[in-house]
Order: sequence, then C-alpha cells, then structure tokens
Amino acid sequence: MYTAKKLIIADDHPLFREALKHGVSGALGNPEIVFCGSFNELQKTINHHDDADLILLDLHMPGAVGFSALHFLGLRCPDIPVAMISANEEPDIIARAVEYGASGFIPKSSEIAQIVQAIQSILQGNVWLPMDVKTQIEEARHRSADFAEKLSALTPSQFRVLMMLVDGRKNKEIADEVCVTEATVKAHLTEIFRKLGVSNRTQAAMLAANHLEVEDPNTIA
Amino acid sequence: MYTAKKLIIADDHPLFREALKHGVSGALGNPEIVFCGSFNELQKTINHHDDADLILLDLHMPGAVGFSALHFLGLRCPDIPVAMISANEEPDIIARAVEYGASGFIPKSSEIAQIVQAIQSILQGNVWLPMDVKTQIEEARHRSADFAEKLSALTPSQFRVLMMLVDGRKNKEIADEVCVTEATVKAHLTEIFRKLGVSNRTQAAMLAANHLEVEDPNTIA
DNA sequence: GCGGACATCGGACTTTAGTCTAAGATCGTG
DNA sequence: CACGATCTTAGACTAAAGTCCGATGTCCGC
Repeated sequence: MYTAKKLIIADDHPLFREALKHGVSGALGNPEIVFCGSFNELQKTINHHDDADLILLDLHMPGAVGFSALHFLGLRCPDIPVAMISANEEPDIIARAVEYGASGFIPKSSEIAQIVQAIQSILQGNVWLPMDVKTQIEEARHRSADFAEKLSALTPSQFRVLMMLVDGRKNKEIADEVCVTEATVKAHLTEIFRKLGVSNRTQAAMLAANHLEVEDPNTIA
Repeated sequence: MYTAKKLIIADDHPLFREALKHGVSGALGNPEIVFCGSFNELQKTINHHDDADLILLDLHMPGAVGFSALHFLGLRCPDIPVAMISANEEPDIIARAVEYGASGFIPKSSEIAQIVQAIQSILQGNVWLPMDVKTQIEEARHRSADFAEKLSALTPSQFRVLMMLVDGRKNKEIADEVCVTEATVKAHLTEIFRKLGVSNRTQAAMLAANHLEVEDPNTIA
C-alpha cells in the first residue's frame, strides 16, 4: 500500500473536501492535508508546500479558467502529480486534462474506495482514468486502426478520388481534375464505397474527414 | 556534411520555392531539384522521380486536403523521407504530421541556416522538429464565429436536417425520421445550401462537421 | 387584421449519383 | 507467357439529388 506525507486538496466546496479528507487520509497513512479554496490561495500555498506528494485539483476553481490552474501547476511544480477532480465526466474534458499534464481524472461521483485506489495508483506514477473513459479511448484507437486498414486497401487512384470527395466536388469535376472520364470516377467510387463500407459519397467524405482531420473551410466556402 | 542527389519541392508558391532552392542547393551539394505546384503534379512527378532523396512538402497544397498528400506519399514511396513545410506552426498539426509519417516539420518562417540544418538532419534519418512551436488559433476562432453566424441563420427544422446530412442519410430517410415528406426535406436543403454558401449536401455536411466536431463515434481526441 | 417568417407539400423537371455488365490496356510477378 | 491487379472506358439503367414555381396553413408581432 502506498502512503503519502503531504496532500494538497484544492476545491472550493467545504463539504466535499472534508469528506474527501476523511475518506482517504486513513488509507494513505494519515498524511498532512492542506486545503485551498481558490486559485489565488493555491498559488500561495504551493510556495510553502512544494514538497507535497499529490495535488487533488478541482476543475472549477474560483479564479481559475479552464485548465489554467493545471497549467500553472505544470510550470510551477512539474514534479508533483496532479489529479483532477470534477463533476464533469465528458471524455473530451478528460482527454484534454491529460493533455495538460494531469496524472488522473477522478469523477466526484466515484466511490470512496475507488478514489483511494485512484490516488494510490497515481502516487505510483501511473495515470488513472475512470474505466468507461479508458474503454472509450481504447475503442477509439481500435476503430482508428480499423479505418487505417480500410484506407490502405484503397489504390492510389481511389485515394485521390476520395480526397476530392472530401471537397464536395461532383463526379464531372473530379474527372476533369484527374483527367479521366466520369465513368472511371464512378467505377472508383463504387469500389471506394465497398472498401470503406459506406453507401454514398457523403458518408465516405465524413469518414475520411473525421480520421484525416480535415479542416479547410476556404476550399468549401 | 550530408549531400543529396535529387530533391522534390512540392509547394505552390513560386517565390518561396525558388528562394528555398537557392537557399539550400549549395549546402546540399547542388542536387537536382524538381518542383511541383499541386497535388496532382506531385503524383505525376513521383512516377518519374521515385529515386529522390527527400521531398519537401507544403501542408497546404492545391488539390491536397489535410494530410492527404503525406498519406499518399507514404503509400506510394515509403522509403523517401518527407519534410513538411508549412506556415502553420500549431503543435497539434506538427504532432499529427509526424504521426502520418513525416520525417520533419519546417516552419516557413525559419532561417535558411536552420532549414539547411533540418534537411541535413532528416537526410541522416532523423526526425527534425522546430524548437519553438507557437500557436495561433485566432484564425480558427474567427472562422468558427463566421460559421456560427451562418448556423444561426438556419431555422430549427433546417438545422435538424443538416445534422442528419452529417450522418450521410438520404432524403427519404431524413423525411421518415422527421415525419415529413421528401418534398419538405428538399425544400429545407435548398435553403440550407443557400444559407451556408455551398452547392451540395456533401459540402454542407463537411462544413458542419468541421465546425461542430460532429463525429461518428470513431474519433476521440 | 396584415405582413412576414416558418413549415409543409405537390408536381414537373434537370442534373447527379450510383450500379451493373463488359471489355481493352498496362504492368509487374511467378 | 500467363495471371492478377489496376486503370480505363462504354452503355444502359435506376435511384437519388436538386431546382423552380406555386400553394396552404400556422404563428407572432406590429
């Protein structure tokens, strides 16, 4: 079992942070626990407690906007792991938190036991995320690889056509651009749809766009 | 010092590529330099010059969308290293370029000496990236606002239809879903195209998807 | 009540999209 | 050389997509 000597809890809900304290302190070897109720307070606190083992940081802190607190901590004390605590469980938010250097993301709705487990895992140097999010990310990776496979099944010519599909060009335009007849383009398209497992050009374009991170409003507008 | 025998420069800015040519050719042993001004041209060029030592590829090439050109080269000639050249310096873009197989990312704002150094590093088999990666997402935000304006011009019914367009549904399916006739859907669509400034459903879907981050459950950040 | 925005539909029509079948040309590989 | 994959095209369809014109009805604000 991993214990801690000093813990910083940055949350502006007195009730929640007290509950958090009593819930986890026993399981972590009764560490010293320092409270911060605002971003301002956190900035001061960190000056006297930069030897903390872990910071539990609320996403929505007074004085903090977005991930500003997280970003600050990353600069100020990059060695202290930060676990985000939030009622918000959007996978998108969680992914961003990790990008900004959070070592974990603990939903406020979690059971005490789960929170303890998360903290211990983070103290070991791991990144802890809620199960459902982990599976979502894994599935996303899986599907991404799946698409890459489909994509590499396309011949170069077919790939070219697919790219022009993303621009919303019509068959005749594509034909002129590639200097072939419309019949050829149609033949390619039918094959593209089959390989990608879609049924029309819009779906094919959306699929390609989502995975190739296409954004160029200029060519569309 | 590493030299090269043949270099392909794929960029649609004549001024820039000439400058690039004269800037680096001396330092690389005066290699043969082949120019391409579009994705189309690049595809043709590669057929006669698949013995090139390096390809300098502009991110924004006419005919190429996103990393389509990079991906194409990865399939067509996986052995030739590709250095992305771009005015875009977003870390996000740079990271993705490397994911898609780029051997380097050279900002157009770089000094000649730095570009030469980057190219030589890449010729050695390394992956070269700029030290300072600055973000300018202002334009993206601006375009976002522009699109939001167009979006708010849509009536609720039209918006709903647009969302189904993103799924690649056909008119009849949309009609059944919303419980109206196909005639109504068509009427909405014609108006949607007008308001968004596009000319067909695929373009409308792409526009919406790019700005609303509408995704089939495939991609996750 | 009148005008305007909105949603709804029909019909007629033109244009694209998409499938299917068939077939010729090229090119690389065993 | 034979084989397969790819690219190419044609012709004939069927099915969608998209436009134009007109029409009805609702709802809301002035």
